[in-house]
Amino acid sequence: MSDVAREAGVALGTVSKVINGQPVGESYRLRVEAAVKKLNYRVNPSAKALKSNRTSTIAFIIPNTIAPFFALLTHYINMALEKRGYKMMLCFTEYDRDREQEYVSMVVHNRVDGIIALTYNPKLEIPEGIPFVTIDRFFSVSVPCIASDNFGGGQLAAKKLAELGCHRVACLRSGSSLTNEPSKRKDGFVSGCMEAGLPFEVCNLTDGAPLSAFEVFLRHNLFDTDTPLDGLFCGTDLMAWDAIKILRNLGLRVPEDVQVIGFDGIRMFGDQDYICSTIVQPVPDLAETAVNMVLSNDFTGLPPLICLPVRYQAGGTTRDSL
Amino acid sequence: MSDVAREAGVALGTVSKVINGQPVGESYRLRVEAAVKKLNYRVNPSAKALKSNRTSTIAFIIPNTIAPFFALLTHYINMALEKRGYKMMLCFTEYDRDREQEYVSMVVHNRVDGIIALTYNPKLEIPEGIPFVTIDRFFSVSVPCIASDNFGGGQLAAKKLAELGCHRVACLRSGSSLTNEPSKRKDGFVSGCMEAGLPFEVCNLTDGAPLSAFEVFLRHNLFDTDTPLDGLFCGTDLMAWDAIKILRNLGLRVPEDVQVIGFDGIRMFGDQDYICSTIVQPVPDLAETAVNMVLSNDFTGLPPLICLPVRYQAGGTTRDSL
DNA sequence: TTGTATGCGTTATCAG
DNA sequence: CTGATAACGCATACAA
Repeated sequence: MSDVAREAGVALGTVSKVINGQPVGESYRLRVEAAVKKLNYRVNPSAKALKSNRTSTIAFIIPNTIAPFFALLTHYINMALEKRGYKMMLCFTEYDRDREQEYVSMVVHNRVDGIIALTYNPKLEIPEGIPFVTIDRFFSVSVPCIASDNFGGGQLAAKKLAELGCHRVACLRSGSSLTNEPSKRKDGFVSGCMEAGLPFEVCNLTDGAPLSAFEVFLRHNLFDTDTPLDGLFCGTDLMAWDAIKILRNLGLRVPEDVQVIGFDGIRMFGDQDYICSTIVQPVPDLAETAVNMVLSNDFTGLPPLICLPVRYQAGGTTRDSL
Repeated sequence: MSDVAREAGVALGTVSKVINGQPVGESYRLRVEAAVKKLNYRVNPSAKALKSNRTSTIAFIIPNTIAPFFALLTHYINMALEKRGYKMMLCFTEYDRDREQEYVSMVVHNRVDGIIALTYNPKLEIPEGIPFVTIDRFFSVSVPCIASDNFGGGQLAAKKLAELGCHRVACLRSGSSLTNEPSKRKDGFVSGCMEAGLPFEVCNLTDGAPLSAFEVFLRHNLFDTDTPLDGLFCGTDLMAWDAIKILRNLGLRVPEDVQVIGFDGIRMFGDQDYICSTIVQPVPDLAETAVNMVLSNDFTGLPPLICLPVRYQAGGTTRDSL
């Protein structure tokens, strides 16, 4: 930096001001900019961070990057951060509640400028004094949460199944032990069914329950009843995938006998065919919003919960129409 | 840090030594460690980086994290780095050659301690004086490349198809314009077919060619010939997926009429069923090896190319046996 | 072996 | 609006 100052024939402080966009005499600015270019000078991020106490880094805490939804989210969050001149510090928790907590205090010590987290520990201690936004988990009004419109998505799924001619449907979900935002998918579905006058069942699996419990439920509601199920709404695309496998094993055709709608909007190879008919989460918007919020100048003025609109996407596991 | 020194009743330098594991009087060490714990002290990474000129950060340059293979790689590289106390700086190129080049110089200016890159620009300028390892792309003997045993994988696929009773097979691939490591998959396949005495065809698509070119090739070799193809080896699982769709559209059954083997080892939802029978890349090993190499103390002593063993995985698009 | 003093590259303060 | 200077937290050469 002093080289630049010497080259430009100005003082060190002037160079600093030019670099940080502070007002400075036009002629000085031009000379400094020329010198910067000539010497190919770049600020040293470590020195800047040391002095300013801002690292231009946001921590992103997430179980992994293997699950397609997480992979998508990671991608768009990194893009959104990069666009704004920020770096991302990736923290994989592997769904381990202790690791989630450790990472939170670790990144605080690492002086990150903010934290975006998608976690599973309901008792997570949220640090004060650092922008912290969550995805899909509501902690308190002082911790902004950004999520898809899970309730609306559930409603939409019910409405679609009704439109597509279903007479009796069911909602399959798991992870009921945690009351997080995605739990609302079921609530929305129930609401939607009632609105549409569509008879429905709900099958709730607690965490870690075997898949075979689904099969028992399905078998019962498909064969031991007068009005067998002809529509299924699953809490995630993964669950829909499992359900479809079970249905086919039971000799039923999808979507001819039973129509299935999932949730998330996962695609083959990340960007090819949708895996099933589904409610698509607006991942790019989710990411953009989370980044905007964590970088907000007025962090305390932020709304506690933001829900982003979802959309229905046909994916071969529902009929084309009627 | 000076607080710690005061608390422990030692000098600043002593604290620094304890923290960095340098030899120090036992009693001093204990007192410092106690003080560190008591005050919950952590070193300031920026200050350390500024002074030592090492950021404990490795740049990982990759097109995106949406494609499952990249998502896996990102996951395991981050895990391997974290295990060693390093952070990862994620750089998404979106397959853009200019962005690849920009990122390289950007991260150099950012003082990262090393670079791991999976790129598509054959003329990429590799900076000197910073550990740089590539994945799947060989540039020169001074730039270590780590890859799967692509040739061996191709051979293995040929051998499997022969074992499984195929009489005439084909290799489908694209991206022939770039001679990178994955190109060897075809070479290995050809070699394997010759070894096994298995008649074969090769269908090479240049970048950006439409999928319909595959269909033309398949149609010709399935219907306009006395000995129709009954086995396919595709350069990637994605291509295998496309080929399978084409085959089914043509009224053929997989694997009864035509058996298909892909390459990569992609699974549904990242960790569920394999999408097709495939040659699985050892992604965790790839990541571990790349990290070991980029962090190697003796970077110049490294081998120019390391190939890691692959394995065959049945995935429903080949027969069970015979 | 331990303690002290200096400087890493920036930013910010304050007097010109 | 400019330019000199101190301080950020740490590592290290050097003196004790």
